[in-house]
Order: sequence, then structure tokens, then C-alpha cells
Amino acid sequence: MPDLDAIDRKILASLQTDSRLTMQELADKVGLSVSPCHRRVKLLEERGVITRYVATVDQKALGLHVSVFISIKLARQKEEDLNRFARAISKWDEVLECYLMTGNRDYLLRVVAADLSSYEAFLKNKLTRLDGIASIESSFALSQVKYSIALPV
Amino acid sequence: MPDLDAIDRKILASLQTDSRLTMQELADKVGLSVSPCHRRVKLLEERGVITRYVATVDQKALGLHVSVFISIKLARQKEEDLNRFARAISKWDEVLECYLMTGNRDYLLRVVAADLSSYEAFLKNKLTRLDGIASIESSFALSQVKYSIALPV
DNA sequence: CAAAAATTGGTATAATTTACCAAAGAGACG
DNA sequence: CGTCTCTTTGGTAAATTATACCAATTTTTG
Repeated sequence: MPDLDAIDRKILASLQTDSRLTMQELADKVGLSVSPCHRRVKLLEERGVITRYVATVDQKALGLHVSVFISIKLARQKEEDLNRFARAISKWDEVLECYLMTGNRDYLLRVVAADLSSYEAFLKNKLTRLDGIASIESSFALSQVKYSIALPV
Repeated sequence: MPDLDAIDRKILASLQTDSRLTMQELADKVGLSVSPCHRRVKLLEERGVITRYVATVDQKALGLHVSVFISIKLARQKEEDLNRFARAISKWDEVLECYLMTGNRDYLLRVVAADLSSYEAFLKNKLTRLDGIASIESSFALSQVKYSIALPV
């Protein structure tokens, strides 16, 4: 697996910002003509460097006014317990991110909800019904200062 | 500003998952023909519901093996201080997310880095050089259990 | 330095997007 | 209950864009 040269990185930086660029525009940006630029993009897709193309949606426009970070400790941390938790989390659309953490909590989740009462519904009907959870602690975000999908290349 | 009907929501759900669907494919999914589907998408863009189109890139493929959550307290929380902090954060590509929080910290950041030493470089050369920071606490992610860009519609 | 391999760029074709217009459907009002 | 108006839909044609193919150039290797 050959690694990424300077042009590949320019392509990734551009497409992470705007995937609707035409091949002509992208080629101009990275200093190639359309053909090799197109082939590089296809290769990046095949190699799994580019994983997908998505539209981003405005959270406010959807009425999702609440963002919460949840710290979770499990009663036990055997692989079986971790897998069970991961499977449950993965099904729920409200959970946008979930990380297994070092330190004094096991998981950190980012959850969005329309308002406090629908967040409460998420807690009552979903999260707290899971077995094996020792503690849950919610921290609320007052505002999103920065949100980027673009990894540094 | 008319709000979103069931078809708009289907469109958003689909495009949040795969923005490379052709209008024909998208139209089939939502039960319309190409023309009205196309017009709805354009309207969603103009109204700012769809904010952008981006490619997502594999973090491992870029060699970014470290994900860190950083809790930050500022010495003072005047608007001036918050703005200064927000401006600095926004410039740094390593910071993917930043939230102003309730509770006993002011900000929560998600930062990525190639390895521990480049994370250390980020701390030493950037974050700790900011004025007005009272405390910094890093929590490391062992793994990403879930990561989604798709807001629930 | 020469041969081989990889990468590039141009052109032609296929696929997709977009603009335009007529037809169907939904809502308001007498 | 019907008719007028406004909105949304669907089909067609033109323009734009993506993609496949091949020759030319550059880079790598022995």
C-alpha cells in the first residue's frame, strides 16, 4: 500500500471541504489535468482512504437544540460487556459519537436531542435500561464553538 | 420558512448517508420523479438545511492514531475572553470539535494527532501558549466505538 | 545509460445534472 | 359542489460532468 504523496493530500484536503467540486476544478486546485486527478480520486476510494461522501445538515434547522456529552462507567469491563454496550449504542441515532476512554470513565458519548424532555426520554427509555451500567453523568453543551469533519492532512 | 415534510426528511436521511446518489436513485428512494426531487434538494441547500457536501477520510489511513478530549477552564469567562479563545481554537486543524459547556469546565475539545509526541507538540506549542487558561485536562480515547455525521431526522 | 514501469494528458463517449414547460393535485371561497 | 388560484409534479431536451481509452511523457530500476 503506497502512501500518500503531496498531491493526494491536496485532493483529500479539498474533498474534505467540498466534495462537489468538479474534476476540472479539483484538478486545477491540485495542479493536474482531469485524467490523472480522476484516477487518483478513484484509487483513494478503492484503498479506503476516502470512506464516503455525505451531505451535512444544519442542527438548528432540524430543531435539535440540545447537545450532551455523557460519561459512562460500566459495572464490569470484560470484552463481552464492552461489546454488548457497543452494539446497543450503535443502534441509536441520537448517539453521534462514542469513545472507549482511558481514565475514570469507560465511555464518552455525544448525543443530540430536540429539547430537554426528549433527551430525558432518551435517558429513561434507552440508556438507563441497558444492563451493566454503573453510572451516567451528563454534561450539556451551551454552544458549538467549532465542528469540523476535516481531518488534518 | 416552511418546515420539512416527510419527503424532505427522507432526502436528508439519504444524503447524510450517501451524497453521491444520483438524482434518479434519490428520487426512487423517496418516491418522486427526478424533477421535483431535484428542486427539493436545491431548496434545502438554499434554505441552509443542507450546509455542505464533504468526503470523509479514514483516520487510520492518515496515520492519526491519537484522539483526545480536552477539558479547559479559563481564568475569566467574560465575552471578550470567550471570543479570543474561540478564534484561536478555530485556526487549528487538530481541533475537530469545540463546545462551550455547562458545569465545572468551560470548554470541551476533541483533538486528533498522529501520536503522543505530536499531541505533546500541540499542547506545548499551541494550547498552553494561549493566555487566560486556568487548567487543561486531557482524556485519551482508546477506540472510536461510533462516529456518525448523520443527525437524526 | 537504457529498458521497464508508472503516471500523465487529451479525446471521445456515456452518464448525470439542470432548465423549461405542460399537466396534475391541493387549497380557498362563493 | 364546483371553479379559480397556487403549488407541486413529471417528462423532455440541452448543458455539464464523469469516465474509459490510448498515446506521450516522466520516473524508476538495473
